[in-house]
Amino acid sequence: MAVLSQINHCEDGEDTGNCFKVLTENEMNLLVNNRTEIQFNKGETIIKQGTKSTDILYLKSGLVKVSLNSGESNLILSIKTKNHFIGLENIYGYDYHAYTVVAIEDSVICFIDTSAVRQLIKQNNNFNAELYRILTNNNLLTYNRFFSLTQKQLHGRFADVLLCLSNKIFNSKKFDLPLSRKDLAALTGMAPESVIRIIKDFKTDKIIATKGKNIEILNEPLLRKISNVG
Amino acid sequence: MAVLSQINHCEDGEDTGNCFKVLTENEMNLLVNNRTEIQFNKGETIIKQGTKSTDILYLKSGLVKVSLNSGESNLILSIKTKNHFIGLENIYGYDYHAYTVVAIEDSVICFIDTSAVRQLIKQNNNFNAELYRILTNNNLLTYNRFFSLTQKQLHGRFADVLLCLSNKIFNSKKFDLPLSRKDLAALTGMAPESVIRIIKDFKTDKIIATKGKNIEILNEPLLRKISNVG
DNA sequence: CGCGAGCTTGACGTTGTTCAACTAGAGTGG
DNA sequence: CCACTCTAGTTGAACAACGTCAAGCTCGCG
Repeated sequence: MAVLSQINHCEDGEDTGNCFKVLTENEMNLLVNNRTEIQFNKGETIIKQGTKSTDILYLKSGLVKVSLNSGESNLILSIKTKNHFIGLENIYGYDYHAYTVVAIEDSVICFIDTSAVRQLIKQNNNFNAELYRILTNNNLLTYNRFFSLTQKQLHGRFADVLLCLSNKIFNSKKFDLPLSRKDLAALTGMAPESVIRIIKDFKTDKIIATKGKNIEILNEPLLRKISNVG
Repeated sequence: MAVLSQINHCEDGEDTGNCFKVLTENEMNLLVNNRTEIQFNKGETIIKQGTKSTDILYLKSGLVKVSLNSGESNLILSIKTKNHFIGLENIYGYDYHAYTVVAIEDSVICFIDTSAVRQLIKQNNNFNAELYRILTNNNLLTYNRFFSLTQKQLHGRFADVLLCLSNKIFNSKKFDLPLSRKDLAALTGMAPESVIRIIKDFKTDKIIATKGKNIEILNEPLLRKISNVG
């Protein structure tokens, strides 16, 4: 699995930083004047799959999960941290929300009018380029997760998610997990009971330690190895 | 699984048509002068995962498979028909090929210089918008396949692929399959033996008929039902 | 103190993979 | 024109991985 690790499994924390830096003051105002800022509490649904879309979302603070739902099935496509866009798929073309977005921590979301974003794309090519960068980077991450969930066994998949949470979402070996076992299951494409068993395996092998909602990665090299062998 | 079927599992045959219509003659020439057209035979590798990228590819004719490889694992991300771009992820940002592309039929590929595409993005916003449309549509298709391969059982997955091949790639209920059992396995995330068994099941249930490389879909409604229940 | 949701555990069943043997067909050289 | 080989396809049996089910547990909260 070595080659794929060139691409990170998760997003970098601040990868939208540049896209606002390239805006002039006027352009920044255009954004600010065409956005609504809304506070969501943990557990609240921000976007419901299938609803009509007129806005691009920007996560100012907090943490959300992006998921596909159908019947009993539930797949978490990604976890988005602050300073990331959601719904970039709707800039041109498809104008329905393809996925559901739910806050997993208290979050502040900017709803930006799509036409304002289009205007900036039109008039500022650096901004445009940054959006491409974000969008295509997101593509590559999706491919990588796609590969993980379809080609690796449970332990490999769970190792991937742990590494992602540690290195990309929380930037620490020790963090409080805001996800339920069911969420972890939806994130790794397995049954919640399997999540529990794998956590137990990792604990008996001293790869991780847990205390309540807190998780600490003790043996990252081994975790990487498990990720690589699948 | 009903909601997801709003999005097609595969690409429409001609979804890049508009993006060239919006170009002026000068702009079209810019593309033409900055492209190299190369013929590939069936089985030849067009792009190797991990190599450096300086071009955007456009499939003028033929059929290719786009896949991720790592160790023994092999996942086909998509099948691309003529008039589709490949490697749009490389427009800005990441400049390595994230995936391998192999011709599954004799194909003609245009290698377009990335800087030429960037130039057109800069100067023609309609072209830019069309590229967004293609890129984000491709995203949604990937999500859909992601869901299929992670949430559905073998029969559901295979039904998805058959429907895609019939409705989007070949536009016919009857077509010659240019894919080996191994390819079909890589496309559906299962073992080649499982592919064989499912084809057999579908044949005994009169859902499909096969003769050599030829496949005919006899009972599409049932196939859709199998796709929906997973 | 008791209730309920989420978590945990073990036993069990199913799904899908692996392995090994076999077959069919396509290309090759005598 | 016929062995010969090589690869792709096929089959069945054994096995492993994973999900399902049911029961019990924990902990926060009213």
